[in-house]
Amino acid sequence: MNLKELSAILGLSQTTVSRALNGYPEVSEATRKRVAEAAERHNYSPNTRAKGLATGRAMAIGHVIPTSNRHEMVNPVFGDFISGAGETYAQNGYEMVLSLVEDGQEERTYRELKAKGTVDGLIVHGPKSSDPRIHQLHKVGLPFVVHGRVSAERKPYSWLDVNNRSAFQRATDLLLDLGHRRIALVNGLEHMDFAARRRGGYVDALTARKLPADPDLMRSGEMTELLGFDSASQMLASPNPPTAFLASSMIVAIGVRRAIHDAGLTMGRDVSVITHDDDLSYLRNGDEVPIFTATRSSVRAAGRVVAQMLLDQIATPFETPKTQLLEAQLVLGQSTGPAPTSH
Amino acid sequence: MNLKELSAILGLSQTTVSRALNGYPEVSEATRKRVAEAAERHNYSPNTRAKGLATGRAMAIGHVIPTSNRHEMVNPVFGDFISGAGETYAQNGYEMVLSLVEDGQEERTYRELKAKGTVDGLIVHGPKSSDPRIHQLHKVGLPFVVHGRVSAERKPYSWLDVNNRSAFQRATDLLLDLGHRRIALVNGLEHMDFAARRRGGYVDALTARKLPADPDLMRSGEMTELLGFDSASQMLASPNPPTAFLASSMIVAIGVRRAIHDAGLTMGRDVSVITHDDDLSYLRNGDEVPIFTATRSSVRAAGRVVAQMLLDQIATPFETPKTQLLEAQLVLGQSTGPAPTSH
DNA sequence: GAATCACCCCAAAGCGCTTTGGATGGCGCA
DNA sequence: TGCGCCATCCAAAGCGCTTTGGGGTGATTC
Repeated sequence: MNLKELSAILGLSQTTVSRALNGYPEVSEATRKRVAEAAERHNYSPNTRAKGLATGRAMAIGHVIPTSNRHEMVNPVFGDFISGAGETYAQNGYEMVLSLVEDGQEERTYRELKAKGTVDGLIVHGPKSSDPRIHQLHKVGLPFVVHGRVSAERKPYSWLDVNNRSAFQRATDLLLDLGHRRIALVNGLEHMDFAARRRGGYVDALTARKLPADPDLMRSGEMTELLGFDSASQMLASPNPPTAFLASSMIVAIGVRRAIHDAGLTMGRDVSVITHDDDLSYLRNGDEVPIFTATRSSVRAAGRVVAQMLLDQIATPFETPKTQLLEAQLVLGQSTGPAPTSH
Repeated sequence: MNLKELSAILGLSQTTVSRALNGYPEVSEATRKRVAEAAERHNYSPNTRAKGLATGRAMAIGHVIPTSNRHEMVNPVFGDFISGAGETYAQNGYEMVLSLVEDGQEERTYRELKAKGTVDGLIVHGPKSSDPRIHQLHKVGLPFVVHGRVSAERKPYSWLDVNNRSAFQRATDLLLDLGHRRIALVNGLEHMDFAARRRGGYVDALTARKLPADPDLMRSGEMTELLGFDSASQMLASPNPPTAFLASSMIVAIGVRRAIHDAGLTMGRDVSVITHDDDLSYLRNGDEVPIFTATRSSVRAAGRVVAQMLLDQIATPFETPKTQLLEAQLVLGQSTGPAPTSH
């Protein structure tokens, strides 16, 4: 069923039918209703491509996901993020298109997405502290919003980020308040902007109390269970082991917990753990009382908001870029306690 | 830059340029090369919508993800699956479009995707034992491939599935061979086809040895860490606790492990655990030696193959549906050992 | 009774591409 | 010389929609 057929059935012109369906005022309420009903009955939906061609809008948003030949990406957070974003898109009649792109090929992809008119804008995932993509997108001229930030970027751009620095600073402070002095950080890859900021918050908190940041207590890597396990195992086996860990994600924290158990220690009593918790739907941090004390910020909610920011930007193209900084909650769970008195 | 402009620059007709770029034989190699170079230089890419309009093909595949208002879905497996599928799409010049749809609204979505011409086909995720979607898609007339199977479906359709029954049967057999007699199953929601099949394999293995399937040793629910933890905690606290667990996913197994530790027991010695392992990129089951003994099957690889099956089906529409059953590997890890002799 | 005005509606152009159905010219061959 | 035949290219139609630039009709105003 297409417009031509539908208008033939109704005995109206294509113009009128189109206007009726798109809510233009030049058509009487009576006919509008008649048209709407007929459309429903014959379940007519306007062809997206034809509509797009005519209007110049794709009604689609791109998510370009870099995939190193290493398996890193499509990280666990991604599912929840797009699920949040997807809600927003659905409400606004947008489609979501995903492109997996080999590392370094982003610019070419942006250019093509623009030239082919596949999307009206896109979301930038996983920004690094210094990230060429911002510049590339400005050059190509596609609207975009970054989930996260790029510290090194000077020009204004739209972003939404969690206040990672403050979150990790507060978490570190809590551990310090509990009497811990040897606090380890198991961080994500530190060329990632969020990881660099977290480290910043951690170091700041230590420095504020005139404590040195011991390199032996800092690890960073891809945020896997094994990273948590290996890092914590090694540190716990060292002559001067930490009494507390900061973990960069639930999965890492789970690895840390395993290491603690394997070392014959008890989490929350012998060793404290605080993790960042993205509030993933399939990896809840306990029920009422959290398992892990955590800096919590829902990545799904972030997805919803980032998507809305982008749609707004597309609707009003010449506004100055908007930014939004979310504070993480520091929620107390069962994984933290006072530093054990030395034995 | 569009076709018209490009052909004007080249002093050729749009026809010729189009043909040159699409590899038609009616154009000399010399001009083809000249055209290709000009296209590259002015980085011209044909507008997808216009091309789609003209050819009737969307060059896009849909992934329709049901989202209950409960937060279940966008399960952890999804990221890896689409990352696999995305590889295949990219290689073949297809886009991937995601639609989040409220439970029960699928048929309407299918109809719209078809009418709007958004996609050329789609992947069905998370099939239930009896699932109306197969019928709906047949009715709507969109090519599709199911990741999983629908036991109740009589008509032929394309699918790719892991042999869940055999996998869980073999896993149960292994535990039985190790002397375990009280074996628990922490399963996914059993209206899901894969979960029903796994239960089938588990029960079969017990029955084959004339052992009863004790309802007290079977749980099912959304596959979270908490499900594993709660189920295992309760069972371990019972007067006649299990000595082994089958878990439906790594995340569940991690919860089981936590319960075992909390009960003061040691996994692999006091209590054995076998889990299904989807080989997720961010949740590796150990390095060389797996942490958990597992039935392993890469969901990313599945994504690649499912996508290819769909593209093939779109290319040759009137073939009979193809199906593919993958056997999971049973890999030995550190979480299984002989049943403890009763004390 | 003519002029004016809403109100509804329409024909046709145009979005950027593919594809049909020729045109054109050069070459070999009898 | 004249014919047929490739090889190469082109003009124009058409994909399904929106939107511009008009009408026509009946009611209202003077």
